[in-house]
Amino acid sequence: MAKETYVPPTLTVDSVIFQLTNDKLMVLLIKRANEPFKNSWALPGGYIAAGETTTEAMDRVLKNKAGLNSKNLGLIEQLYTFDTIARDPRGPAVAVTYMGLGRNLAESDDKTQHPTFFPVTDLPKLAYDHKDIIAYAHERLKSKLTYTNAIFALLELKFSLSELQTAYEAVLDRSLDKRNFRKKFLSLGLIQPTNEYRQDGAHRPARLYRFHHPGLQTLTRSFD
Amino acid sequence: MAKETYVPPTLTVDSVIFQLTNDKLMVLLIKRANEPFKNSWALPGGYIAAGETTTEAMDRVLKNKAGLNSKNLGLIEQLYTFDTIARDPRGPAVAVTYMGLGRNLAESDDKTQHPTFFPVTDLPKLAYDHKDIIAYAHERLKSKLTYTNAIFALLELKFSLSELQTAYEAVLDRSLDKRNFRKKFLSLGLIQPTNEYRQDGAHRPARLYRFHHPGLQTLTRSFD
DNA sequence: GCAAAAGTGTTTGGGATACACCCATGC
DNA sequence: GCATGGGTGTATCCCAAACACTTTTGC
Repeated sequence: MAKETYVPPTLTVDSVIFQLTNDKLMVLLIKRANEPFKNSWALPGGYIAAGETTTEAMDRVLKNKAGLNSKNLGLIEQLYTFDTIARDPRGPAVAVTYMGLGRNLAESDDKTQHPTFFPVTDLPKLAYDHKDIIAYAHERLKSKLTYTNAIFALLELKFSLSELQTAYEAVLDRSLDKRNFRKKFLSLGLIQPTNEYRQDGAHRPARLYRFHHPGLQTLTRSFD
Repeated sequence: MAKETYVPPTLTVDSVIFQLTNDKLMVLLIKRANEPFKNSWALPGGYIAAGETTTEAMDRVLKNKAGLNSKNLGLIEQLYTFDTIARDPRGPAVAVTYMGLGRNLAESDDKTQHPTFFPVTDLPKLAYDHKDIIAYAHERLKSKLTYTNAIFALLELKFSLSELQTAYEAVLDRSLDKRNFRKKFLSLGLIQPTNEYRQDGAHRPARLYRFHHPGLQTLTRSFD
């Protein structure tokens, strides 16, 4: 195929940004300002331009559409590339999707896009097949928690064991046994106790822990 | 961004096709007929055109460059989408990669592309970053064998337990204990004995087994 | 003293691992 | 009868799962 006559398909990037708020897993959505699906909620996404990498496009789109700096994400992972014949009413396209995990991410006050975090268990009606993409991302995240320490990206640098467990429970959407959880997680040797405690109401203060090493690690024994 | 002025990046598809030959894991390569990397070995790949899905492009490229019909693959799985700034000397590009598994796939006698299966443990010098892509695919396949029945795509419909074990050993690149392997695999309840035996030399004939259900299944307990 | 979350051990069952010999066949 | 791969069982260890009470604090 000669370079001169080659026309590539439309290429887009969509991001599934998760964070925890009030012990619930939330996902970032924006309100579409333009057709198609004008005024529907959707994942932040946009075109990838020539000369741009997919991650550069993701950064740009997150900044422009949601006021979010990707430097504030603790972990970014590519999810899947969807063939989107009939997905975008404007015609066939290919969509590269990424998942981002963060903590204390702000909803910018963009009056056009209205970036807003919604609980994954209670989503509004979504544009395109974004509901499926979020479900796919959620499954990937659940799986990731069982064989890596990815949970760190959803937590503060220092955290109590109860916070850790609650984070797991929020993502996995089921309750875990406190004693077994602590025994198992501590035996993985990923976290260390600090000498700090957090006082947090009319009850015993919680010891704070931190991960030995920043960044993603694979677990020696798969969790759960 | 206005539709009229939008120019997407170059989009390509590359395929990592695996099969077993003589108890070794082999990968399909072609000899590049054109620059860049003319005369280097490379994964079969090519451009994705507007109006074409990534899987359609994969099918077309496999057919044209390696004479391979994707219907002969037992399993096809998307691997990853690579940002390829500086990967293709002709400029930035995005490459969608797929892994395909098959059995008794022929090397067509194309005198230009010379499609040939090489042992993954003994690859020639490769164009682009295709060596890394093959390594990535191999890791994904190893992992996939531990939590799915993906091995079926590398085997005949009926197979002996020794063939099954040898296939696992070829992909995982390590030896397994025969008694434990059989006990474990049979306990998964995925395969059933047939009444057929295969005579295959000066020794006891091997009973043949088959999977209960065609297609990919997730294991109830992860293997290995 | 009471409410509320933090913290802590033991028992049991199932599966992973390690390991060696007999069986059926061709020549 | 011997070489070749097919086929089989047991003992041990570790880990997952189940399960309830004491501690520390604020009010």
